[in-house]
Amino acid sequence: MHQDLDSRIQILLRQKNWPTLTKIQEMSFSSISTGKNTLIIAPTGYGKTEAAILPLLNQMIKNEVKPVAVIYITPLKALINDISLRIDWWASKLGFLVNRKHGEVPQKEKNLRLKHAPHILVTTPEGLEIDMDWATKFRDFYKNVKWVIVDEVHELINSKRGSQLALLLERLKRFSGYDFQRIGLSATVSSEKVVSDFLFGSSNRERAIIKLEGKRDFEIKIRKISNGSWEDAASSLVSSIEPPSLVFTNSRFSTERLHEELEKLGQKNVFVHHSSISRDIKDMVEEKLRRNESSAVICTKTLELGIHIGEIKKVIMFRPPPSVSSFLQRLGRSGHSVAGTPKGEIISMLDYDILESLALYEMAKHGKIERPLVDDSLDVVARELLGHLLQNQETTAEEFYSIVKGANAFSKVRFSTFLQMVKCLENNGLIKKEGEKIRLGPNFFRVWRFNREFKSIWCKDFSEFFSLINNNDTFSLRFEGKVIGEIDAVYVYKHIRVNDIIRISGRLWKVTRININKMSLDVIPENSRKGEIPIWRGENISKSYLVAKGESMILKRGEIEKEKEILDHDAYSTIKEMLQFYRDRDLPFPSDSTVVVEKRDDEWVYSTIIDEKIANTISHMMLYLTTKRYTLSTYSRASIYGFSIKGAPINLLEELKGMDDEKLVSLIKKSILRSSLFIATMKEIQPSFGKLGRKIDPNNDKFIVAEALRQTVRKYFSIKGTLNFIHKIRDEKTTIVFYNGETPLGDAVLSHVSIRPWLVDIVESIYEALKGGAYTASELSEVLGIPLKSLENKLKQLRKMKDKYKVSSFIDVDNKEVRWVLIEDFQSVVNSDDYFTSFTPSNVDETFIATLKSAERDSQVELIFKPRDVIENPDEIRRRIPFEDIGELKVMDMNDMAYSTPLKFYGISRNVIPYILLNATTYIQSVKFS
DNA sequence: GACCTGCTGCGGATTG
Repeated sequence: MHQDLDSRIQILLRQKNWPTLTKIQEMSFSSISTGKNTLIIAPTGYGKTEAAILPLLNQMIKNEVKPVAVIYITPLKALINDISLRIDWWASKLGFLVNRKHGEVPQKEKNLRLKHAPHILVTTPEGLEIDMDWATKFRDFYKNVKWVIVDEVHELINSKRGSQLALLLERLKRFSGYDFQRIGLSATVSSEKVVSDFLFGSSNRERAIIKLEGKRDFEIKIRKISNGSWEDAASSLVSSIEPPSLVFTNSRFSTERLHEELEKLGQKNVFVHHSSISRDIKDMVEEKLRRNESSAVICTKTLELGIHIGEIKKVIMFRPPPSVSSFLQRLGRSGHSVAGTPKGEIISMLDYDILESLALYEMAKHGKIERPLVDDSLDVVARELLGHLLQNQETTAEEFYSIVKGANAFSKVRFSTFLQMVKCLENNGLIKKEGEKIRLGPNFFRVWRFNREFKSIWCKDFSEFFSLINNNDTFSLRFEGKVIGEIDAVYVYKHIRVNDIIRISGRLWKVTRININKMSLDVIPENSRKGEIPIWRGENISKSYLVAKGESMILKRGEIEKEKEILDHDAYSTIKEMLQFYRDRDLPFPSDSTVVVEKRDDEWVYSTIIDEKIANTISHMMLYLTTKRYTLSTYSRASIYGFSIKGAPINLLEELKGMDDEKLVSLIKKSILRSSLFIATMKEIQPSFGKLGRKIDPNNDKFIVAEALRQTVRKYFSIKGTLNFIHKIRDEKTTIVFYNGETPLGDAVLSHVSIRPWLVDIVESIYEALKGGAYTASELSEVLGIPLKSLENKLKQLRKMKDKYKVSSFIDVDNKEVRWVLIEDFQSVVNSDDYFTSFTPSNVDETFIATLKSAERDSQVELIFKPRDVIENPDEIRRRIPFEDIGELKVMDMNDMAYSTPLKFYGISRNVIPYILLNATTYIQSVKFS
């Protein structure tokens, strides 16, 4: 028993039947009691909450405190409920009030806190945001804050939620005028310094890191399902389960699918837990676990962290988790008591699952874990500036910048960059400047609206202002106006194009139109399966660089004898055979310094073991080059097993090898700007800068584009890594081997989903292809590799454009074909040797009648003219048309009106009307005389 | 059908 503990707490410890404090509680006591900022690192279930709260209660007894003395931040609502009860057990007996705040706390309970302000408030980062920005009354209690505890720091540090919280703490410090003590609770992390810098920010207090030493041991077994079917997977699970077990999968779908098969096998007391399951049922399942009434729960990441779920006997991972930290977190859900050894099993479905499992094992055994990547997104800064203005009505750039710099996450943001951001917010009306003062602008409440019913792309619900979690946008699929399903927006951007056939709600559908602004896909029923594209098939959650590193190590070593004991017979022999495949053919094993190249039909496959971000970068570069030069009907792939490109006639890796760095970097940037990942990031950050629903103007919105590019690169690409990879090839430190056949790791590359060129490419490519000439749709279709029908549709759309992409068609009289031309090139085509005969009527004195309809208004005009009039005075013809854009033009022969059908043209600008009239008359006469 | 997380305060009127 700690001698510094107040006697009343000692009594409570006895009541709780705790003979001693746990080791971690003992270790952190003095550091916290002496006012140091303290980071406590220990796995879940070691009493970290009490380690932080007991010394604080002890202080609170000794020194008088006013509410709110302690803010306890934790990322999950379920944890808030759990923790506030746990804290209340102690606090209520010592005369302190505890209150919780999150979106689902009943209004009644929330209202209490104004009358009886709590000494300890438990909430989420968003809850703190709301109070700081919007709780005009309650906020005053925050002036008394002495301590802030941040739970599950490891969960927050990599995300926008984390940097949001870091800024909030700096704002709180400024508001309260007191350097409150910060206490962080975290699971094992790779860099304690990064985590503590992140959390402690501008605080001047001494700092301490309290870590439970000694790596926890674990037991792991890697198994392989014999034939890879779901039935097989389920029966394999049956033999693995030791009640109660947790079965982690990587998708909700797998969770349900396994459950279904287990039920068929007559398994009782098996439950499912994932984000699409209602809170009530999830509560019930968790309760069953605690009461030891379930034999197994099949779950996704939802049960990776969170409330206490009782003693788990064994953790089974159905297919390997994507990272070492996730692996350890899942494993740590078993053997919870301090003495217990976590016991786990990974079930492999595909051959490379075994390799991944081995890599996770190796990395974890060596104490390796992913390094945190602290978020520094400027949309977070923008959001906090707006929150700060809600709170204070006004600020200055200098004042808020000094708050931003206090947060370690943003310590590298330059003042000039910050000012650009301020300018951007001002341009979009979210803020306005009056001299040096910054205030909220006229658009703020237009963007964030109070009316819940009023939904549109032009505004967001006010409640969303407080959260930086990106809602997963979805596209709705519509058939005859009715919604028949939903698809994740990112998936649409990345993989779905017009004319694709997809399967949803048990039927096949063909996509006829993609409407980006309305976020909808028009579809029609389809019977043929030809070209069906998979939706979410294949595991594409991005894999950690440590998995690649581990695999590379294993493959370089080329043997797995040391790991034999953790592999079951099938898993062991599968890897043995895989290695033997390469040996038999005198091929090196793919690794971080070996690339095996093979050609599968017209797809180049490069297998190597590589950081996924590098693979993604190269794959996007190849996609860019291929669409630019060869064909739009192409795709690429990227994974830790390498990359591939379809439809390139030459080996593009050779070409990349020959480029200098400057050219490479510029190519990388262009490729990323064209990627769907960039589009998705733009969509995510636009609201924070007040740019909703409006078209992005690359000149005016430079700041947003640059920021989106920066964030996209950080998250999905690697410029430095890619340059290194290419240098190593150039310097022959990486071996490249060609193989005429199919390799196992080539198969691994091909089993990952394809990345397709983004839509904007089509418009750009048509422009590039048309430039300076006139072509028929089928010629263009062949050159661009776009199906004729979709190309024609696209050309018809382009007729209506107003910018440089506007096209027009005319009749090639000699060949009786329709040719397409850019409006900007029209005149030069008319005057060219190739086509002037199409604009030269044989009889210039014949009379014609033209009917023109406006493209915009309900207005039309008739012209009676002779070709001679047009040739001699084209401006007079133009003058007689009272509108700029002509939607439809009909031309008829005055002498032959009863018999001929009018010749029609669409989407023409007034400027080129004289040429079209000449073309029409030339054609009519040529038909008449032939 | 790739994963997870969160989301208006205050006060006044009305009702039992």
